[in-house]
Amino acid sequence: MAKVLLIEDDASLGGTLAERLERDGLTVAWARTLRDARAHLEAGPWDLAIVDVMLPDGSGFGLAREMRGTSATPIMFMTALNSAENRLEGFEIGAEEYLPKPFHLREFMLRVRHVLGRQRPQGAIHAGGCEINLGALSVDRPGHPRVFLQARDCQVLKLLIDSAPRAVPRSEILDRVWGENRFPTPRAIDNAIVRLRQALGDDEGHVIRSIRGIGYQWAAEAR
Amino acid sequence: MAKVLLIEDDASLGGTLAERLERDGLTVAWARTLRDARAHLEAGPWDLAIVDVMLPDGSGFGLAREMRGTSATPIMFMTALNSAENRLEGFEIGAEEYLPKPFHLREFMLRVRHVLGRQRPQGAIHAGGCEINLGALSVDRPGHPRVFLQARDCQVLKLLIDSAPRAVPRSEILDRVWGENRFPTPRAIDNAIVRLRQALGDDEGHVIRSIRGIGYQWAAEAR
DNA sequence: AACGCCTGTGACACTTCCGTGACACTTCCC
DNA sequence: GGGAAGTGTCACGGAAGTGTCACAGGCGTT
Repeated sequence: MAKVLLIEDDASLGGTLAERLERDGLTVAWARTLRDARAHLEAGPWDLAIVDVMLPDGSGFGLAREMRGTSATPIMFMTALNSAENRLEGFEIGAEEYLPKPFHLREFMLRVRHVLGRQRPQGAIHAGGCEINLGALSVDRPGHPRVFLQARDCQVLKLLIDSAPRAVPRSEILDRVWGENRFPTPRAIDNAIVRLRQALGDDEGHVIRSIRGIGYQWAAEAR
Repeated sequence: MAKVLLIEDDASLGGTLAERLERDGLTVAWARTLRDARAHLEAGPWDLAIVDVMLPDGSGFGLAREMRGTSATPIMFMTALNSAENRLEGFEIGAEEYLPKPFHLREFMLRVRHVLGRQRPQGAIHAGGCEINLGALSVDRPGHPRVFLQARDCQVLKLLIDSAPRAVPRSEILDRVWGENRFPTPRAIDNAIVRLRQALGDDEGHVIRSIRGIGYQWAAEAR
């Protein structure tokens, strides 16, 4: 049973959407303000956050940025702001979907289903004796205390896992995690990899494989 | 690498997009009409079709409906038609993405990679009892442990496979793998071939055939 | 204002690739 | 059959790419 957090200030629209989601068997919480939303986010892991961008006490974009620091919950924006710039901003933050208002209820549900449907089996990824929980940014390993990943590192990890078994070039990692207008040192990537390997207990590069001259590869399943 | 079919009648936009896609290492075919697109669709399997909706000889929606009958290729629409009704129609047909014009190139690429990234089966090549995965730079052979190719060798292999059944002259290999401004010893190529043959278990040069005085040829399918 | 945490930088050690050169071998042509 | 040109094979070593660490800047929090 998937859990959805709906963040929408308009009473009429919010009610309609919540009802429709529930009718499809989803568990829905409905927040009307950023404040409210933050409280819900603290409370539990969510399978999807549906975020209206213009809220009475601030912007949904800001909220989404905060979320990216603490979890990998998929985000779907829903807004009347539909310029190329607005959309790009949304996707840069890491949104899964960007739904322009107005929309038909049917399109709404299709997209929700779409996001939920392509999620990896919520729960955890198992690799080399680790249990990785991307939603909570945590890694559990028998005999070790729980480790929390950092936001940036987690984005790298997610990219590698999503791309597996393909090797991901360093340039693509830079582009997709850092953005194309930033030019950090090559060490920035290495550092993220080091931290990930530490967290995963991957001393020998068997889980995250280095490919000299190319980039990195998620190689856990191959073992 | 992934194969993308771009269907767009505008010469300027189409050129820009095709170029950008290729820069990311994708194989691109560009069709300007429905007619043209159908021909390409018949020709081969595609990992993604990017479809402009308004084309000189008809609607992209119609084409997409035809495609849905015959293949599961993901479709991404790209159009100035951005009403709720239009979008709904697009998703009802089964589109993966619906990108409104105008858009930023960066948004375009983010969405393309989004779709490609979540596709599981990366086509592997089977040759002489081997399974070659160019994306993962790996070769599997029954009865043997998995072998990993090196970056440069893999480029050579890719070139040979892409060019098959044509024989590729040594000079062309040099140009396209090493670059025009580098002049390594002829041995550099031989070495790459040796390593490849070892990886493929091709002791007798039946998979990668030497053509004296010319170059090399991917001859696996001919067997 | 001081503190803490995340994240990128720079320096350095280290590993690995892969190009070189020497030599044996094959193929082609006279 | 003999020579020459082209190719197969191998060990070696320079250099490019990567691992690792300490530290500093930035940002939000206390």
